[in-house]
Amino acid sequence: MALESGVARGNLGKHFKVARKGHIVSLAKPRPDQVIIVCEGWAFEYLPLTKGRQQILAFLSAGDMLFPGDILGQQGESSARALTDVQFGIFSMAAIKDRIVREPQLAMVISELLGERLREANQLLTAVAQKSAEERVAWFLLHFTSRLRKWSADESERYLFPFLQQHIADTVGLTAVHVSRTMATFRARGWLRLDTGFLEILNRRELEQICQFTSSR
Amino acid sequence: MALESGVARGNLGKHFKVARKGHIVSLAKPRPDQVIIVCEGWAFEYLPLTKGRQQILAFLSAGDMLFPGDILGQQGESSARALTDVQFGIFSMAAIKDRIVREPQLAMVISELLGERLREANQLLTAVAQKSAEERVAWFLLHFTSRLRKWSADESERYLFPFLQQHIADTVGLTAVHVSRTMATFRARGWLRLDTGFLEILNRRELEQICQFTSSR
DNA sequence: CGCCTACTTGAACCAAGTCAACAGCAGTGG
DNA sequence: CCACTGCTGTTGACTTGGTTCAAGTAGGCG
Repeated sequence: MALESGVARGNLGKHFKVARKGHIVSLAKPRPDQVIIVCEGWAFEYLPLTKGRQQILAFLSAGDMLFPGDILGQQGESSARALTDVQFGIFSMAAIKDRIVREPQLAMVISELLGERLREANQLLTAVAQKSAEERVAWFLLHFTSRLRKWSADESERYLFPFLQQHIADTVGLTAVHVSRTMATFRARGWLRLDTGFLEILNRRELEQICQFTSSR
Repeated sequence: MALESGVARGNLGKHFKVARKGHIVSLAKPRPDQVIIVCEGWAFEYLPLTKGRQQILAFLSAGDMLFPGDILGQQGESSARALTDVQFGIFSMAAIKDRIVREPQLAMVISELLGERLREANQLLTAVAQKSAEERVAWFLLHFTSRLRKWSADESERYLFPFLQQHIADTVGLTAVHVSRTMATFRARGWLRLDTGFLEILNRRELEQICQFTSSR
């Protein structure tokens, strides 16, 4: 978003593309000299592992940049996939580098963005390394929904929920089976409801209580 | 290092300090408007948790910047502690921002540094979320030693080892007891030796085999 | 209708945690 | 010099949270 407004003024070789639900947005390698930004829909960035497994690193929605760690640096090992149908914009990395020289503010914006992602990665790491299954799943749900709340106008606790339980599992380091069990107990306690692609948080307080660490905003 | 040389030319309000082994280098908050770079010794960055627990996020040695995620952005929740006696340099953040405007290259250097850290955080996350205890401990040892190898001239497999098993545990999300057990089996298999602060890798091949994922460089 | 994929639930199993006792060692002070 | 203390690591016995395997249900879509 900040980046969007920061670069919209100049010609940065921008154009648009669409990725259908479930399809790959960008493979780890070879990766073209581009910067990709999600305009609409959900995608996720992941590290492919052996035997079809994957570690999900981040979920991206409108305004988020893919592979921020790779911009201006070495290329990583991560790929990205469309969670819903996704529209995204593509900028030329060379053009951005060019632009930075003339307009250093842009570089600072990018650095802030990277810092934000680093902090989020560390939060997730902490949850996975130190917390129980219930805490991790609760963390996932809260993290995801609080992100949406930042943008939405109303205070409703009903969210479009585009994730499979397998996605949650691949993010927080559990099996899909155990995620299912865990969410079942949350439902049984009356903390949330889940119907046809919508998640409703019925007791945010309790969920927050469960995963209280470092007063996470 | 890259940053070091990049900023050494101008006056960035630099001065030096020392932190004694085990002492805190910088608390999460309030954190002064500074950029800290390790010049000598080892420190680690961590997220303090409840009940005296902590998640270690990264180990820093000569040339590494503390809290890269916070520079030019929001302040995070992480603190830092000296693992050995540590000498570090302090720059004024305001001076660096100032400098960036005149010399955008500096911002790119910082972004690369941030990208590097983000990629490392993701590697650690993947290890913790997806790997067994043996794999995680092996990953830790290899990750740590390969870092040293990059800088040292000789090919020796003997390293000064400043970590407690508790540090390893706090990094990879295990208990110290289990780290002890795991390293005991590595020793029993003749893969490594450990005497008075020195670690010797006797069979790097086997250790690498154990934690082969994403061809991690 | 029938197939496929996502989710649910049960039972058995196992990797890692917990609790506890003990050894080795460094530092400290009498 | 030795006794005392505290910290780090080791090892054993037991417990447990989460995985694995497997069978069954429910929706979505050709």
